Amino acid sequence: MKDIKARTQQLLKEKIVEAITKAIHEGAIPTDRVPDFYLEVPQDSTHGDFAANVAMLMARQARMAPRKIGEIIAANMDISATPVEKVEVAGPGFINFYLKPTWANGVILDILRKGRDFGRQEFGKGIRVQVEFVSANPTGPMHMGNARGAALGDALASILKMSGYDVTKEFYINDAGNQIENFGLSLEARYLELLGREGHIPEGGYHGEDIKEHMKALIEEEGDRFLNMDSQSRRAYFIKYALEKNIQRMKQDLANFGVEFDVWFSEQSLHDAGKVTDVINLLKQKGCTYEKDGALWFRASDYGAGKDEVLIRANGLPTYFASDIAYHKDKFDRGFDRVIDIWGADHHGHVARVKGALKALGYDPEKLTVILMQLVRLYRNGEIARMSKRTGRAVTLADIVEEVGRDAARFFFNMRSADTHLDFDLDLAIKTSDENPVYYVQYAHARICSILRQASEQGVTLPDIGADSWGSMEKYAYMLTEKNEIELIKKLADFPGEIRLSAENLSPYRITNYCMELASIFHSFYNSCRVLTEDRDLTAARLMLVQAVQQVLKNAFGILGISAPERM
RNA sequence: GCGCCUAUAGCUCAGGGGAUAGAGCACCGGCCUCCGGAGCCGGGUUUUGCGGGGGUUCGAAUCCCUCUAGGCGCACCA
Repeated sequence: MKDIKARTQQLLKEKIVEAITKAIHEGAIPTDRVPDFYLEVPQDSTHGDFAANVAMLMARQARMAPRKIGEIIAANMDISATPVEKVEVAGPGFINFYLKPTWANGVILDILRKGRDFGRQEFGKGIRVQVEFVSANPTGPMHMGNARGAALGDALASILKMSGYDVTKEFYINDAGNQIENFGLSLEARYLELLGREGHIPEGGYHGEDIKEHMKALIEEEGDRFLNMDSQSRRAYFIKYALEKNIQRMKQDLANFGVEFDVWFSEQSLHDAGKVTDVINLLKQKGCTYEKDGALWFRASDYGAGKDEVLIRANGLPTYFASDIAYHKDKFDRGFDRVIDIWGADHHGHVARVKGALKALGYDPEKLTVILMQLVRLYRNGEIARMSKRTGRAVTLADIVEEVGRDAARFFFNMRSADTHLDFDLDLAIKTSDENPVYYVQYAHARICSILRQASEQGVTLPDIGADSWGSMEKYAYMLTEKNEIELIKKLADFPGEIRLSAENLSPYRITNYCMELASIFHSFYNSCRVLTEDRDLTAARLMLVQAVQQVLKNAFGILGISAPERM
């Protein structure tokens, strides 16, 4: 069932269409069709609860002044079975609807009844979506970009789940290719050095301490037995050893960040199953490859990309691009109706060619959406910070969780749209004051918990919200008529719509903003309306309201992956 | 040179073709004998705060073209 706001909107739209149809039939408006129009909440509340732009859209075809059309529509409207109190035509021709102030109050009961399911949508039902994110290089720790991706991807997946989609969260492990070769060579070099031999880290290799630590641990466990082994075999062993630990570590760091994946998908497994070779052969068969300079190329420029791309290098090894085609083909072969990838903006050049390859293979590239995230800049003491306070190395995902905490990190990463650079103020994130938005929203929740504790201590009992007592419950909801109460209730009624918009636009930051707005309205309400009063019925009504606020905050926090503290 | 992203208040950013373009922070001034002051209320902060210029539209911060500025790409790396 739709939520109160969407139901009301739909009802009013139907009434408008009825009115227009009637007017056309009577010859009052010289046109023959009703255009697509919207019915929205105006920015300025003095313009009513909903406004329709239909009269302006009809003006041209009907050769009539929009205001006049609006008047005719308004006059023909049957509002008897609606919560409409007053209809006005204003401005350039908007039809403004003023509803009974308590029109949305029923939402309180709706929230209390649905609980954690309030906000859930049906429109994604039966659609399988894969969200692939983080997919960090397993050769080292996860960086800031991975952290943003983790927060964004996880919240997005939650939003899509709330919207009814069947969602799978996937992490693609780049455990094949050149960087793994370099990883192995770097490990080998450190191993040799640690045992007093000469080691040499190749160009493009890994110089980090973690490489050394892996080999130290290995030497402790297995000693120098690899010194006599041939280089290729021992490197294969080192790679397997260190990758396993790195992946385990990533899982742990992500778990500490509150992010769990359904599938960890290995790039190497595609090679092992022959899927990379298969997809290359398929492209060959379709005639969209050619050989040049000893390499095999894909005619990406025929499929919308800027230039052609190499599939197999002159040394006979497939490129990352080739395995990525196989990977994306595999995603669709697994039956996903829609695939969403979250990549760093520095990979944007890759988008057109992967889509081009999918097109060449006969898949619909529109089913793949790539969200490109812009860079994260960390600030500490008002200056750009590159290094971790603790380690002195580049700030990792684990560092940020340690420094500012999971809640602040996840909230901050989801405060901005993906396509804007994100400035992350480390000082602000740990401030326990009103400047810090994450404390502000969590405080609203804690404050409600405190009220509810007080109520319980005072022995105030709430009416039973059981379904059978529905009729008697309603009176409480409609007792709330103060300005702050009405505003708060309307905000609660917005929540399902916010979920829908966030899903449609793939924009978790909307939920973050919603939290701040809801918290703000709640704090205002708190300061102007006492919840626990001598009036038993009013107390009950307000207790239900704050419980509803608590529930919606909880649901929103759940999406963002932040905790809902009962005390702070 | 080509491609992607960005340009809105002092700062960081919202804004689904609509009415007088908003929020947070900063700054200034107020508010607890009362459910948590980690809160609330008020003030836009010297004429028009949507980078400049064209265009489409009844209507443009929003769509199109173009210019400028910044970020990021343009490997037989991933």
